[in-house]
Amino acid sequence: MESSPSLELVHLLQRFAQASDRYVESTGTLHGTHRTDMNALAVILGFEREGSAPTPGDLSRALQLSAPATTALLDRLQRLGYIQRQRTDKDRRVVCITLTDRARSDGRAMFMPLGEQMLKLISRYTPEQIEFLGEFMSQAISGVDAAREANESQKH
Amino acid sequence: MESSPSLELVHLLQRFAQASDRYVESTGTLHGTHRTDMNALAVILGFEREGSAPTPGDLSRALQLSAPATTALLDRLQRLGYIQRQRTDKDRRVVCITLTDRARSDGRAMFMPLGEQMLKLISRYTPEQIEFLGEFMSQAISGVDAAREANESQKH
DNA sequence: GTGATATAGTTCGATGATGGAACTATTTTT
DNA sequence: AAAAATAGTTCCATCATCGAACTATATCAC
Repeated sequence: MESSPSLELVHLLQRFAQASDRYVESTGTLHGTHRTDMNALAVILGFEREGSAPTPGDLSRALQLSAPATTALLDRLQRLGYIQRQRTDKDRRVVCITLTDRARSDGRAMFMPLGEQMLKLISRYTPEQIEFLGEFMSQAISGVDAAREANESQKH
Repeated sequence: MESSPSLELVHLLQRFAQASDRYVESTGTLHGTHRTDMNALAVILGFEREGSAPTPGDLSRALQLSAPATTALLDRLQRLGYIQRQRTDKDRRVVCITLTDRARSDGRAMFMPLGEQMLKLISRYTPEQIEFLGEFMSQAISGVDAAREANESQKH
């Protein structure tokens, strides 16, 4: 049962995802927020970074949650004072989700240690290497999503 | 609000973890098994790859689950015909978890499309590059776990 | 060695995150 | 103008999860 370097890399990617799950689960417990709520914060922060605000539908897709579960999630986040919901004028069915300052600072506190650690690791690499790693991760993300979508469309 | 290549890489790593979560969630739904059960299968397969069999305690740590949740998880997997539990002779408090053939084939079916996709991506790289990427991912895993442990020990 | 303490796993009961079905309100299509 | 599609919510039932308490085994202290 020998393992090629390629297969080893596949397993390392999987182990990285598992370790990330552990981080979220553990940090969520320490902060008294649930896994899903933490992931939601991360996703909304990601949208903000791109300069946009997600809708419940965006969140539903990003977290693979049903519509009712997403509503419940947003209710929780709202009760925590983490988000505001705003009907859009363009299409009055749609709701836009924006973070409060408190959500940003709490979210930062949750993910900061992880980010710091990753930056520390990355700082040991050259700009060219960082560029290379970014290219790879970017394609890995596309690959994971492609594999999922292939599964989903196959089983109709 | 410009973003350095280093910070971008951090975000790509995070997005990779999120995409992996989506894959597990989606594939789990298609196969009628829950997220946690899928992750548990992946972890047990990982232990098998290393030539060992995990205990409930190992699983509990790997999945960040409480002891009762782990027992419930193992009950589910056993009811599905996916695992066997065996008390060890060395220490009779400990239980060893082994997969059935069915679990291996079902687990393979669940993760195969993802693995294939990743292998396809990796095949475009040279052995030296693959080695380099493996090094990086390995350290990233350590970094994530270190960040988590730092959080955990800080909040005692 | 024997009693005290720690460790591995389980059972029990309660909480709450989640999904399916049905609903409202808007927009788009025909 | 009617029909169909889309976005989000409410209601209800299920079940994964945790804390507390328990059993059994192993280790530690003296």
